[in-house]
Amino acid sequence: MVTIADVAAAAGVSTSTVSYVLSGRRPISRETRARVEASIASLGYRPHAGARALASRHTNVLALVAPLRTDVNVPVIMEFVTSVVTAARSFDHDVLLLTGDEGADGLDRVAGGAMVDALIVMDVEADDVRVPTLRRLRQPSVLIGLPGRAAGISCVDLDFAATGYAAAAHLAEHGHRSVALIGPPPAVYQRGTGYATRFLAGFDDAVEHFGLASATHPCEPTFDGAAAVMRDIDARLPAVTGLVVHNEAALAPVLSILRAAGRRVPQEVSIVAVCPQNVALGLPVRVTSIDVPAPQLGALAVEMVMHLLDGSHGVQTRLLAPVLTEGDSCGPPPPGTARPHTSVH
Amino acid sequence: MVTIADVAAAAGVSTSTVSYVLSGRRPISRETRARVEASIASLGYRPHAGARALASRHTNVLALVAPLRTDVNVPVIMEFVTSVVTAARSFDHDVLLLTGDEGADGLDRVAGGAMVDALIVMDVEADDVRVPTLRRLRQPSVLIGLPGRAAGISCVDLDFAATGYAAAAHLAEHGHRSVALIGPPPAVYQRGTGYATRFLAGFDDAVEHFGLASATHPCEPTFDGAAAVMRDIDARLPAVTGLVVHNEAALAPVLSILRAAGRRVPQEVSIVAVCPQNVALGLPVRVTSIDVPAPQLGALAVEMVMHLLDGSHGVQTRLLAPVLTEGDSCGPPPPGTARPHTSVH
DNA sequence: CGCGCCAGTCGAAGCGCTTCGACAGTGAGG
DNA sequence: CCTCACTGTCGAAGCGCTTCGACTGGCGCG
Repeated sequence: MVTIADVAAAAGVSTSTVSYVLSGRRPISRETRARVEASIASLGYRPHAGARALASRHTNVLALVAPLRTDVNVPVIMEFVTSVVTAARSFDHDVLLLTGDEGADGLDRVAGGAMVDALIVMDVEADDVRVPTLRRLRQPSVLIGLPGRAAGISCVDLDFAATGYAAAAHLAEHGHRSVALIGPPPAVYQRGTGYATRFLAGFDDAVEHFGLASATHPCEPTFDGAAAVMRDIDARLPAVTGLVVHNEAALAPVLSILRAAGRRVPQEVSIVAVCPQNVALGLPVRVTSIDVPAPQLGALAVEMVMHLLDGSHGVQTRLLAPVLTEGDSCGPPPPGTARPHTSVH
Repeated sequence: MVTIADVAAAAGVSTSTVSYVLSGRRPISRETRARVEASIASLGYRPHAGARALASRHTNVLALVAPLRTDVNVPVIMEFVTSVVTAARSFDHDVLLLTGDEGADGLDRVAGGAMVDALIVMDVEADDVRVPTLRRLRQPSVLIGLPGRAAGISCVDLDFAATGYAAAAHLAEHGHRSVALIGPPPAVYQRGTGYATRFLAGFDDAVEHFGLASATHPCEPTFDGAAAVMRDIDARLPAVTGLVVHNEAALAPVLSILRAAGRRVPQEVSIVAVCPQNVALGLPVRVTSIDVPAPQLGALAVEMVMHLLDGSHGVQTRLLAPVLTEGDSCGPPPPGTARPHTSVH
């Protein structure tokens, strides 16, 4: 292995000089720098990460805890992971990937062992057991998601309450009076995953504000699950003309079920989806959707963690405002079902 | 930070004794071991990973290079990643995640810097530029996939040639005489990704062996792409009664296109898919499919890399035999189109 | 002319761990 | 009884790097 001593010898300087060339922490003359850099290149020198971590007390590695369950939407997770890794690299950091089911012990392990400088944790539950652990670690962390008690930890997420509100409001503004929410799988609610309940709360706010009739249905991420939910909705809210789909996996099945039943979108049923843009684009209908900006969120999490590391910012929570992209899946309700909502209240 | 010296002092032994308790590399008496373990627990000691890596010359970290393009099927990748991380943990290793677009430099960086003990590389192309780099690294590596020149590097993959053969053969054995292959996106072929061409070769072998008429169509992973391919197939091979779908993203669209056209599965069209079981289960039809056993492949890659590390095995290539699971999407072709294949040749 | 400063470099002291060689004590084998 | 092997422990030498303090010249300034 080529060490810093080899480089120093080849360049005719001391090891500390090589180190300062590398880190830029002290002035080095033009010629010396050039000679050192030439030796580095010709020897193919790479600093030993462990030695560096030992001496400098930081690793340039971030831990990313990603959920690996199947009831969360896998492509969305992958987008988060990708954006975090990419953003981390742009800050000269690498990413150590942990699965969610390592739990709090996993965090203790990698943080306690000084394997990482900071942590980013996805799929945070309302009362997440990992939060107290994170709070006690020497390393800073950023959550993607919003736990119940977030005090002392930075968080970043889409503003799901505003998103739920916006989705229902969009239908209301088109004149719909009966709307249904097709939500994430029951397990997501049971786990107390914050985004689902926050979305629901926002949705309910809008329903109340606009005086709508509504129904709410968790939905398994399978074709059969979507079919069952559609039957439920028709049973409980037969007059439904607007659907809010907050479940990526259910979106395609819902569309094909509607088509199979001869219910045209948007003439008979309008749809607002909450999903990443690329999911919306993969569908047979250009769906009006509110983006889940996974890439931005991932990059933002990394930025925040970097600021925490360099001390330029303290702990903060950032919720991104929803952005609705109009497609072809929303229109006025069919005649006879709609009353202009200005006539209500 | 609690160091090994603190533990040693608390237990009244030397640091080397603590180290030997931890590593088990030398016999330690029952009582000493107990005292040391008690000190470790009460102080909450965690060995410093960097220091350990420096002294022991290994990190207990694996690099995993995953593709982050969108033309490969994202859920499948996620399955690989998950299984690799889980398997690595079962061997007391962590996983450093790199994106495919770090290229050969990324490998050099993490390996040269001694951040990892070994590498697992996914999404290998036929003439992958990273292979020469991997060959020259100090650390062993395992490829998931099969490059053109694999000599000197371990590989693990599904036997895609046998898979292509089996898919076409299954249709032939049901009496189909005209079959079409709906393959991965054109970009996958252009990139020279081995699995696509190996699958195709196996498919063609079966076509020839059974004397079938066939058509082959790369397919974009979108609804529109699938629709275009279906039109193409009907134009070029109007008598088609059997479809082999080697493209997870196209599967659902193909099914709904057939349904929309009133072509029943399997009465008028039979389908054999190549996809992970969980994708097959998410569809409205129980599709006859050949599993892409991502979890097994990932775990196997980790096992192989561990054997490479402990020297118990050398370089080897392992191709998993395809396993076909019967569903409800294959039957005999409609009367009039089929002739018993024994009458041919 | 003498002082202080700054740019530029070096030497050495760790960072926390593993591992080698040494050594004391014990029991078995000749 | 002496040797030998083995068990159990210790001390010290690194592993490769960063960083602190110190040193050397040269320069500007009073």
